[in-house]
Amino acid sequence: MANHECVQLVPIFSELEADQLDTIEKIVRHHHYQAGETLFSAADALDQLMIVANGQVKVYQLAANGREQLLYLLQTGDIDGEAALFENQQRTSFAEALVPTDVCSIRREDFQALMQQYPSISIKVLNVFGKRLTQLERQTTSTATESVEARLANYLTETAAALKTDTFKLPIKKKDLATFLGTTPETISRKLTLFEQQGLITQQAGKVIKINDADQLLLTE
Amino acid sequence: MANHECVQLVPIFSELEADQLDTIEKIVRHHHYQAGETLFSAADALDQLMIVANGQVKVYQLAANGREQLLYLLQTGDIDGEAALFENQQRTSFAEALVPTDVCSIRREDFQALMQQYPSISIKVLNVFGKRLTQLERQTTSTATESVEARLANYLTETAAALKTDTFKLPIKKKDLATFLGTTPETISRKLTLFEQQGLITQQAGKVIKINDADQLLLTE
DNA sequence: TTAAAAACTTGACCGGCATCAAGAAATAAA
DNA sequence: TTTATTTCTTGATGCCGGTCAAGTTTTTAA
Repeated sequence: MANHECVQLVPIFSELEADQLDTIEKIVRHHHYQAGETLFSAADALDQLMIVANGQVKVYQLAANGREQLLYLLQTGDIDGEAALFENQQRTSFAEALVPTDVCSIRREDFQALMQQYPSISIKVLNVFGKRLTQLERQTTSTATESVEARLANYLTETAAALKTDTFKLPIKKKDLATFLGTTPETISRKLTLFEQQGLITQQAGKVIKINDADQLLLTE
Repeated sequence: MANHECVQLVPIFSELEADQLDTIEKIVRHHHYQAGETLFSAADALDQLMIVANGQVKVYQLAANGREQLLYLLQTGDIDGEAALFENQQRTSFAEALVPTDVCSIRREDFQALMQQYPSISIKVLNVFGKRLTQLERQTTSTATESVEARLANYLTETAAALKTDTFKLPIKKKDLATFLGTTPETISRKLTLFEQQGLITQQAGKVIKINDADQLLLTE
């Protein structure tokens, strides 16, 4: 089955040899989730490293008032669960498959043994942490200091830049995008309409968006 | 000089022997900053691990619109700069001493050599990352989904809990606290007055606050 | 101790955006 | 396909909290 090769999808194992990857494959567990299914909840013990072998997973938190905050959108090859692997913590987030998803997991002790054996893994994990920290710092600053309009404009230009195209389909539904940007679906609709009226974007059928003027979009305050 | 012992203040070196600490001391550089002085700016190259030997440092970002976001308040023994030590990135944050501060720094290549030599350091750094990620995830969720009132109430109860006392002095000025909580000094003043009118806290001279009803405070929406 | 500067408080105003509601569109199921 | 369900859009309304301003208190400097 294809997802048995999930280990080689993951950048943190990229410097290992084929036979070493085989060793890891043997300690990996495979799971399949349907769209909408919960992978883990905030109360769960945190003793697994999770690898998305195929699919899409949203990781989110719930605030005290019950509102949802989308933190990460995991794609094939992304990992999660490392954050607190090194402390005796509980999870603080929820994870839910957005589409049918294959996941591999490695138990905490197995992963720690791997890090002992292959020091390059630690370095890679530190890289992942660093990137994620940098991203979260930006997100915090952005939600706390910029308008919804500016955050949405940023999201659109960044997504276009990442995909290297000016026409793309929004990868998630507006409700999820809203919780990611710290706003509501209604406001996203309104702002997209506004951008279109300003000629900055064009909305096409099926959540497809074409960016007409990325420079001007970025000037949104 | 006392700050020559900064290395032993730092948890990431806590499992090393005395003679190993001596080795590290030799590669460490010492700096002193006055209150208000800038330690580094966002444009600076990121090639130093920074250790606060004595004092207090605020780490913040500037949004596109010029507004400030306080990310971390570093105390004696805290480190910073590791986030992107493992990628060839530039800094994205600014750091400024809030009081007269002694800082030790270790160059990137020296630190990486240390991690090679003493694997326990990598594990410790992973710990620091994990804690910081968890904290930032909470901060993002909080600023994006909860009211200013709730965020301030949380901050007060958490600070009290951390200091294990119900009467404490706000460690930073309101302007900085405002950028930390994603609000303004005026709103903080108003909300503190509100809490006092509700009997939840008592404000005393010199930014000293006494928490009268932490349970009720946490119920603030 | 006194003077100057910085930080804080309170008031008035108002705009951005959340909320509620109802209809339209798109997606999924039958 | 047709139907049912979910998602999206648009309008009306209200409030949280930001901004500007002026006075007060605290802190710093002389």
